[in-house]
Amino acid sequence: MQLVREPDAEAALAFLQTELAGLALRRGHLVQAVGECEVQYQGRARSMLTKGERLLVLKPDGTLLIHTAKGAKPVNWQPPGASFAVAVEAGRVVLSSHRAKPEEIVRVTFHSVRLLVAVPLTDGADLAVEGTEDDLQNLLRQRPHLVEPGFVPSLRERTSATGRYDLDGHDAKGRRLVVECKRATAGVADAQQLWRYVERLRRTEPTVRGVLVAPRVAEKARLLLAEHDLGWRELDWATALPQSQEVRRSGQASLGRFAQEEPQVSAPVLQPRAEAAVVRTA
Amino acid sequence: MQLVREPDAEAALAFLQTELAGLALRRGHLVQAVGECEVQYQGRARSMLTKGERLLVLKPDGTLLIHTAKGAKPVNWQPPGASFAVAVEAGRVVLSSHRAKPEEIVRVTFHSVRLLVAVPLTDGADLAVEGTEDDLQNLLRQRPHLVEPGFVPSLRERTSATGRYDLDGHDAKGRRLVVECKRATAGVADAQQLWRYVERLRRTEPTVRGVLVAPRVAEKARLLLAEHDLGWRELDWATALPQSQEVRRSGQASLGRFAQEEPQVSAPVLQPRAEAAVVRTA
DNA sequence: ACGTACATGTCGCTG
DNA sequence: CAGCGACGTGTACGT
Repeated sequence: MQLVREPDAEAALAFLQTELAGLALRRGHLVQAVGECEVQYQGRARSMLTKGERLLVLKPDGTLLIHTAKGAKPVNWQPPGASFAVAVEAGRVVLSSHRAKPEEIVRVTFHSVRLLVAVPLTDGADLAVEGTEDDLQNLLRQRPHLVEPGFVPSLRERTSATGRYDLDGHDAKGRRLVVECKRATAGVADAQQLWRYVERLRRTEPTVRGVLVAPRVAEKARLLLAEHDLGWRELDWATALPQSQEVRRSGQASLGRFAQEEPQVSAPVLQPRAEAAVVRTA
Repeated sequence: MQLVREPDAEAALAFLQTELAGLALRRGHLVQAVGECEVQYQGRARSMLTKGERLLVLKPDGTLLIHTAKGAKPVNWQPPGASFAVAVEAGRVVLSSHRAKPEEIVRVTFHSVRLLVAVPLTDGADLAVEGTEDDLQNLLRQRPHLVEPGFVPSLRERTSATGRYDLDGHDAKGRRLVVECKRATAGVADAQQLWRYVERLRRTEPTVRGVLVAPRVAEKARLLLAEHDLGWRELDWATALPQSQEVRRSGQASLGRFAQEEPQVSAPVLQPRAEAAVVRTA
């Protein structure tokens, strides 16, 4: 781990040159810089950020992040795959990041550097998120009655030539039934996505039905669905998440995936701290 | 600026407690921690990240970011507005972050801490991005022939009761013309967005036309547009960006906004560095 | 607070 | 490589 406080331009240049080279070669150091800087960006769009104190993060994969004191999104950034260059121009350290496709450049000019850090960052394991749309899909495959009584989902994969819908099958009367599901509140755009699929299918098979399944369906979305003779179903599946996880594993196993490779971790229920210990920010 | 290397659990606790309190009160310190940790998340979804070396960033506004060595997106995070709490449990420093709405908790358990940093971060200025969809809209307002010859945009604001479209007006033959524009390649969803607006309007005014304007329109999007009697126009407006900026300022001025408050900065053209100086990462 | 649309979205997958 | 869809999307804006 390397640490430099308040380096001058030359020292900062030397540090960054060394670290960026090492970053490219050994691939495993995360480099940070805190200091007063301007940022220019040009690529898919264009921006200019005037002087201010910010945090820069450089990752071994070429990611560049520039964070201010506010917000989850970096004020400027470069996605993975970019290359770095560092130089001193007119007495100031300039770090530039270049991405080839699409052609994008981020240029950071430091007026002063407060801190430079380089630490090896070993990545633990991949993150498995539970509660995705995929989980909802598998839940509905296992418990089709949650869509509607008598629904029988087809076994074939969701991948289809034309459009691919989340789930399809047949209802109690043998009519084709297409299901679109959303992990959160469904809006107009989601309703229209279902409409698009169904509309196409109805040309050759006019009796095709469509149902939108989500924890909540917005009013406008309902209107659109009603207008086009589509249905919806509000399903609070969050309560069934632990069960859905069971479903997910067995569901994936039945799809021929490697269930034994699934990390069998399950996050315990988290509770907010007692008031006394909490530090409020907002 | 505060720096602590390799603190034990007690020292880390003391540091974080002090800094988080200061963070809440004075609002201006960015706190970082690098170390081996596990992360649990529960809220809109749920996840569990096993032990590994990561970078944590805490912002004065309650933002929490947890970054691994790869990718632009944090592996776990908390958006602005969350509150923090720190404690030692079973000899390990535990940092938890709580968000009220939606109810979300991130819990970070440190097995070891390599580095703690706290720096004041003064935010410079807001970022103005050039090349947004808004810029394209204003360009088209100024040069309506880019949509099609004879197009006369209406003056009224884009805000409409039912759906709000980017631009509307009348064509050379006096027919209502609705324009949807996209800053980048337009896909099926974008075509469908236009369709949604036009379809509603056509109920009362069957002659309404619709045009999708974008630098590129995907093949499937074109098909959908054609099927519903909608048009499209591919327009490489990136080349006209500097002009569009002129347009933007005057356009906004004419809309009654405060043009003098617009930062008149304009990003110079950036060029990639010479090969020799570049450090490749990919 | 909720819904809607944009984003330098990012990311993963499929053709 | 392009397109398409999901995301714990985040973020701003309008109702």
